[in-house]
Amino acid sequence: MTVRLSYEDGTIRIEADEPLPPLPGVEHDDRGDVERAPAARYAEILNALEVAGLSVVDDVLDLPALSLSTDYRLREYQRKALEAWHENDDRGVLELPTGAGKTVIAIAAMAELGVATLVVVPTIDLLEQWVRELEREFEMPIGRFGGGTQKREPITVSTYDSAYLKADDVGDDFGFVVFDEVHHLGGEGYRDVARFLAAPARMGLTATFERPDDAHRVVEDLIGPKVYDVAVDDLAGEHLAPYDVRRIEVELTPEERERYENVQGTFVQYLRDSGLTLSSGSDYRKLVMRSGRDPRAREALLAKQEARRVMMNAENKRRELAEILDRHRDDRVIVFTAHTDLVYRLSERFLLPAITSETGTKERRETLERFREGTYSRIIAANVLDEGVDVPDANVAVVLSGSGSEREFTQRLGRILRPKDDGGRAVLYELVTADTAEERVADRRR
DNA sequence: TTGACTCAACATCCTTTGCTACAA
DNA sequence: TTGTAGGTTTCCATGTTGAGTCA
Repeated sequence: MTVRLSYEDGTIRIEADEPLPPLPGVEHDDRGDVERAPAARYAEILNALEVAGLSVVDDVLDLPALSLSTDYRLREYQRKALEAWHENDDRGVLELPTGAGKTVIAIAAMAELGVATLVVVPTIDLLEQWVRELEREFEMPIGRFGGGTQKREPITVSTYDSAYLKADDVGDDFGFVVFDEVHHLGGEGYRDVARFLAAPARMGLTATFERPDDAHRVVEDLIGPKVYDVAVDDLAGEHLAPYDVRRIEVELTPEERERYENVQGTFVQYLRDSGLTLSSGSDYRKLVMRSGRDPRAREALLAKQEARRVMMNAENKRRELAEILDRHRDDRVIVFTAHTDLVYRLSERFLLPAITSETGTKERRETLERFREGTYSRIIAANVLDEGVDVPDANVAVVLSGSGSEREFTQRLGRILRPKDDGGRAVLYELVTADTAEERVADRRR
């Protein structure tokens, strides 16, 4: 019996003149009266057919061979990461800290495989960085999907959004796909990108693979499991700057304390009265759903938000920030907050250049450029600089307020870990209001 | 080409007690 | 006895992004 495989709109179409053995992910499609599977299953199906000893006519991919070479010399951990990935049949996720050189590993893999490759990234900024890097390394035109351009080349870089729009169209054009910041692939829509691509070789890159919603399980299914990880502490001192994390507790002012206890009390009282227990994120979602119908639930939720605002924007944090800025007069400092309006208030008070999501592309670029060249020695930002932006290195970070997200914390820490010329230590200050829920939030992210 | 705008998608959003069923 | 996993499904608010549209 001969089995014929072809690619069709994000799926693998399987035709055979006799009944087939069970194949991974394959279902019968009544419309065309054929068997079909998501394109992501291509490599597994091929393998299963081979094991069954069936002859296969494979029309899924028609890829030109590429001759690629790279001058990069991989560091030992980078080489080990690449080996681990090869050992898992060229599939899997590599978890390395920001600044550890993930791009270099992917480029080495591309050179070794020599097939058409799609790189998927979350932001335009990262798209530009990858294109620059790949053009320099391989000296060939690099395609791009995103930022208003749709141009395909044997090596193409795409945003997740554009890849989502084009995946079923170009799913048979690439033999290798690299997902940068692969944790995004857990998002409901984005997972289809990996599903529609037939590329047998798959690499995911991230600094923080696990997701609080467990969606990394889906990523494991589509890309492969985590095959290698190295922690910040393993590289600090040699390949990354040594660092200290200093937690500073501040007290609420009497007025803030009164306000906090009042609104936090409203929230907790509602939980008691309604019999809701919060032991996980899903319980919280339950509360959110309830708030759509129940005015008291809504009131409780708004009270909780107000409590967060009070503790995160505490007056004494500003006083502490003034001291830190004074102490680090000669250092390069990035201040992180969770709220846009606080960014602008502090920007005015301490004359700090500010960046938020409201800052236009041009102004944002200029501010970062001035920070890079040293005209500015300190900047303040909301969540914008957490990920997907090329931020010049600093040696002091001040986390004025943040979420309980481990990812956010790791990314912010990563901003100060580029090795220093003088071998100096980096410092991350974490300002936390005492006797509030923020202590728990801060514990959670660590 | 740009800038301003809308839209959709994604991420975070979490108390401090102690229920119930089941496995070690 | 002790420890721990169990169960949930459409949206209160804020921050952020990319794509698309239009002038």
